[in-house]
Amino acid sequence: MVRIIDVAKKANVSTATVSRVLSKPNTVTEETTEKVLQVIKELNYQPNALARQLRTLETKTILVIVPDITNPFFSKVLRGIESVAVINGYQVLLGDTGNDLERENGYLNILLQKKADGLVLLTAKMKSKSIEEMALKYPVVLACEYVEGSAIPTVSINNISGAQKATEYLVKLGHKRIGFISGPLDGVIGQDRLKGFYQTIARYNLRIESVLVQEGNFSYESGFNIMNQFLDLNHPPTAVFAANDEMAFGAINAISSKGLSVPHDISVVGFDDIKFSSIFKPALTTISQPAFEMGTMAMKLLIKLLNKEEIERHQYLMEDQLIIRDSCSIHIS
Amino acid sequence: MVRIIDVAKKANVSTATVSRVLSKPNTVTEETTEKVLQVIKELNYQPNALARQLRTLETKTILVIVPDITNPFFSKVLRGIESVAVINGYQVLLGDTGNDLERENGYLNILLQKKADGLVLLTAKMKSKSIEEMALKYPVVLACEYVEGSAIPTVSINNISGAQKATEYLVKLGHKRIGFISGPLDGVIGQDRLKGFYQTIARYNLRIESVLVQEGNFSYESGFNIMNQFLDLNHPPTAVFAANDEMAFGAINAISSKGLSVPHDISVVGFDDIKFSSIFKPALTTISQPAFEMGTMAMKLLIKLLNKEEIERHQYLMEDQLIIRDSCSIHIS
DNA sequence: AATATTTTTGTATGCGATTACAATTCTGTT
DNA sequence: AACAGAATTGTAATCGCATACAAAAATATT
Repeated sequence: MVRIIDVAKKANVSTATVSRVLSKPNTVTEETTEKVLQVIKELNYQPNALARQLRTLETKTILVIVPDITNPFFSKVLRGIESVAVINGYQVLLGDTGNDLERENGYLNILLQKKADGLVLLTAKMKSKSIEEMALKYPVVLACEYVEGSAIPTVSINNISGAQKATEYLVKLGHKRIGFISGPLDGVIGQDRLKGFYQTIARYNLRIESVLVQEGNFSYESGFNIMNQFLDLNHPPTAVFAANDEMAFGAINAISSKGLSVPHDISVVGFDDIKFSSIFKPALTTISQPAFEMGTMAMKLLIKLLNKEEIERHQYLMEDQLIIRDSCSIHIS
Repeated sequence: MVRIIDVAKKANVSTATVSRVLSKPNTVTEETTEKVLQVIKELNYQPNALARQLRTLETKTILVIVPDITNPFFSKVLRGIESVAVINGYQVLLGDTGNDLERENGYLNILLQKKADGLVLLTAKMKSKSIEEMALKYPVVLACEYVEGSAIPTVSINNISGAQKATEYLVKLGHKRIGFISGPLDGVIGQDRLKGFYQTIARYNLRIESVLVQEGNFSYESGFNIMNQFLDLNHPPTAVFAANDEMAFGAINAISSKGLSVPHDISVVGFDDIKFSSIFKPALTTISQPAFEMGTMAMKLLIKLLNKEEIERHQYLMEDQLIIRDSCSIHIS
């Protein structure tokens, strides 16, 4: 391994000047700069990042904790994060928790051990207290999820109003019996989308029986199964709002496997607008989240935090949008 | 920050002992071990990974270079990698190249700078010479892609025989005019699948006009567009083999947007068997790759390499499988 | 030409851990 | 009780770089 001292010797300068050539070039004469660069090239010198990190106490890497990298929504957010990370010279360490709380906590050690300078959390299953603690010591930003009452910088959409939009759309199409397939209710996202649904139902003075609101887990299968339960009811819903797209696909396939058609017999709307939503037949009407932009925004915030810059607001709400496609139709009672 | 010397002082031992309690517990008396652990707990001591890494010259992190994390196939492979990485105490640094050669090369610096101990490459766009060079200096394993004539450990499927299987299936269904939507032909995967297609065509003495073989880029859009070209032909194909599932979706949607039906009018088969293939309507007949297992296998190999264990074979071929679903039907000429 | 000032370079320390090697304590044997 | 050998602990060097401070060289000022 070639070290800085090897370069220094061969170039007949001190290690300090070599170091300066690399990090503060304008403090060294052009002449010596050239000489040093020449030697660096000859010896194929690569500074050892570990040594630098130990000295400077920064790693130029950030940790991203994701619930499931396989989920297209999260992978898109991650891509957004990564894209601005590299531009700013940061690398991303990936922590996929598989929705497992323990692994989520385990990854926090990476920060404590100084292997990363900051953290982007795409999930927040862990105790809000321990998140707050981390945020006190290290730059942390939340994306997608948020922590109730916390001052940690957060970028997300307003899931409540998003769900309202979707529900309202169904109501205005004339639907009165609307089923809701929720996400896991131990997370704020699942809770908020449910909240938005209920609020809209209340606002239009509809009454929804409790059997029409069921908790899924954001998987295709849970959407499929819950929709089958709905279909077995004496009075199945005429429309269904699924709290994410994958469950919506499950619902639609459940409906068509019973010989019914979407949107003719039953309308379905999803949430997220993953790429497959426009590919699926019928193309899915859904609430679109700017996943990539949420990632870039989150990373930009984190960089400000890392640079000890001031952050103006704490909550960054991104724009969501109802994307009307082919999975809903008017209901005439 | 609490350092090892802080706990050493408070526990009235030397830093060496503290270090030993942490890494070689059986060389320290139970008594002092307890005392030290007690202090560690009290002070909430976390060893600084950077310092350790500098000393031991290993980082316990590996780099994974992916062409596109957003692609469900790759994200599943990545998940496989990560799952065995964490079990073995490794963390994964993510390099998403966005199919960009430069970024791919850029990520290699991470290894040279000693920020990672090894590398898993899910893409191999870069010059095979520079890959070989890396593999000489560091543990490297290739997954999915491979480098012609290289001795670098590789896990993949046999893309040629996979493509043969798919093509043969169509031939046996009676199809004689089969279109092929290839992947990018600057990569071995694209080339091999094309090869498998041609070989099968030759074996069954079919003649395929060159217009029926078009190069796509693995995206939905390219599948859609190429299929539209096929449909504009005087004699469109009666079956189409797309070199991955996303292009197959594109092809199917192009077909149905012209009022034709899959599989009734035209049969389509894909490649990969991503999750949506079974959700899509019609459910896609495709070649299934064991993505997760390819990831775990690759990481297991890398760990052997990292431990300087001997690796028996260099090429690990995983089993692919034709999954027959609803997108193909018999053709009677 | 002598001095003050600025620019450039060098010396030497420390970042926080691991680990040879040395020193000490403990154990068992006679 | 004296000693050898094993088990335990301590001392201090080291990993490769950055940087505070000191020294030297170059430039400006009188």
